[in-house]
Amino acid sequence: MVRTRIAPSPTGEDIHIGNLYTALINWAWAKKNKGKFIVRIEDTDRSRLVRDSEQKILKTLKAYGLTYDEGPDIGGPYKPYRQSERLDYYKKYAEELIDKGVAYYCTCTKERLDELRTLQQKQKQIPKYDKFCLVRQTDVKQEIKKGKQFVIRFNVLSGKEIVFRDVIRGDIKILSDNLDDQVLLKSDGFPTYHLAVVVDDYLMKITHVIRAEEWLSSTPKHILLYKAFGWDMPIYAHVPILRNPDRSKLSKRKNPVWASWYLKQGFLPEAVLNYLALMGWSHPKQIEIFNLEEFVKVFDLKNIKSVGPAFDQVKLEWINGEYIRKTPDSKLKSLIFESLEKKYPEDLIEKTVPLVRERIKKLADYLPLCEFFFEKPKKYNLDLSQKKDLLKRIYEELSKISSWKAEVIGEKMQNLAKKLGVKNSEFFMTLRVAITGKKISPPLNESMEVLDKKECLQRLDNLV
RNA sequence: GGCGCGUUGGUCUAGCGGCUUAGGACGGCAGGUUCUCAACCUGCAAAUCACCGGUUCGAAUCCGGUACGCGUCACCA
Repeated sequence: MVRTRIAPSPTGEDIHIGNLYTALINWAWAKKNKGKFIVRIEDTDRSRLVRDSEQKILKTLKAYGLTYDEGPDIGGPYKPYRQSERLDYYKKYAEELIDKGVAYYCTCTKERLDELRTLQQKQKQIPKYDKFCLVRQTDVKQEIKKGKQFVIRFNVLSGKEIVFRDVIRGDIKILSDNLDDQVLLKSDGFPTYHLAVVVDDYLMKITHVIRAEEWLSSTPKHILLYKAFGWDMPIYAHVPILRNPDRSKLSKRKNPVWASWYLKQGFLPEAVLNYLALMGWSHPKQIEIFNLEEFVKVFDLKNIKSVGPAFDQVKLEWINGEYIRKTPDSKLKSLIFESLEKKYPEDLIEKTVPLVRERIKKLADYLPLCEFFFEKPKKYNLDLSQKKDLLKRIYEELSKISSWKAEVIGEKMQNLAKKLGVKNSEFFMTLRVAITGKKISPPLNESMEVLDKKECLQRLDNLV
């Protein structure tokens, strides 16, 4: 039974788009293998905790359709799924390591650690804990008894070669000399990430640890922990980190990073996921647009490339446009209605949908294009003061129309333009601006039909 | 700086030693269609496959080195 998991930290306003990417891969892999996808909240850093963050992360995940089988809000066989509620486990396992002699207590102060680090850096050495407390454990225990703050550290033996296999990157080797005596249990009784992931992944029977590349360098620490406990290791897969256009790690400064931002902009969940799936992976048939079901069918973890791809919003928009064009009218109408917070009449929106579906790439593009349907233009992007005669003739011609249909309007207008000897482009541009206020709009005749005769005549009348 | 990972057009990628004068997609440019903008159609430009050496009859593809990029070196995850 394949069991995958994502382990977000509730330290931001929402789930990061990079984490959504990791979530998608985990979700897809679980689905493909008819396994389980789990969400575990890693809230062990009390100082960086952000209120409501967990709730938003879960909500956004669901909004994207990445539903999970076990999680903090729905429970599951290995609950609780919030690390802050699993403190007893970490304490127990940390002590087990002490008993086994592979971990030790440490009472060094932050000040001493800082001093040590600056000194080492000055001497161009690798900043590492100097095992000061390791050799004086009896004293340390005394200090602790007297109430001194302490942490539990992992005793990393030097000179050992650690090898592990990553599904995406192959075999990776590293010398234990490069590893620090990692703190496992902090002085506030909370575990560090390194202890908590290993313990929880083991306890929750996670089979595949699929996470971002930034964790690759600390994987050897985890391997050492698995060995110390005598546990079987999970299969590792480190997916690439999404990049900014300048190739740095995707960041707030250079890109919108919160997954819900894309939803607010009117990117459709499936479109975003489709785009994300294309990061570091491609469909065997080179198809670019495919749904989740298709993705799960043909996806394979080992086909993910290890290069960090740049997140390209332009291509995302193209994919989104493709999805919008495929969305049925009534559905698209509802989406627009919702995205506008129901402030505009639904029936009017419905009539405009066929006119705009090929002109918007995301729902947020709708209003700038269509506002004129709901209210009269406040300004005109073209000087119409010299066009009053023309507008007057148009007004007269339009008022004669009894069957207010785009086709009829179009025919009458064409004829009028011809009769007056005005070039089509000029004629329609004048009329367009008069009606919509803008030089860019949905097809004019159809728009006028939607607007209805009375409204159109009124708008013209105001200008002459 | 140490360690780790990576490097095919601007971007996402195909490629698994001969099928490749390196293919597709986004974007760009030009044209067509047209009442504007899109959509759609046609065409074009754009990669000496980071560089240098090696293996081989033959390398984008295998090996080594260099450069560059990214990640990581916390009582953060």
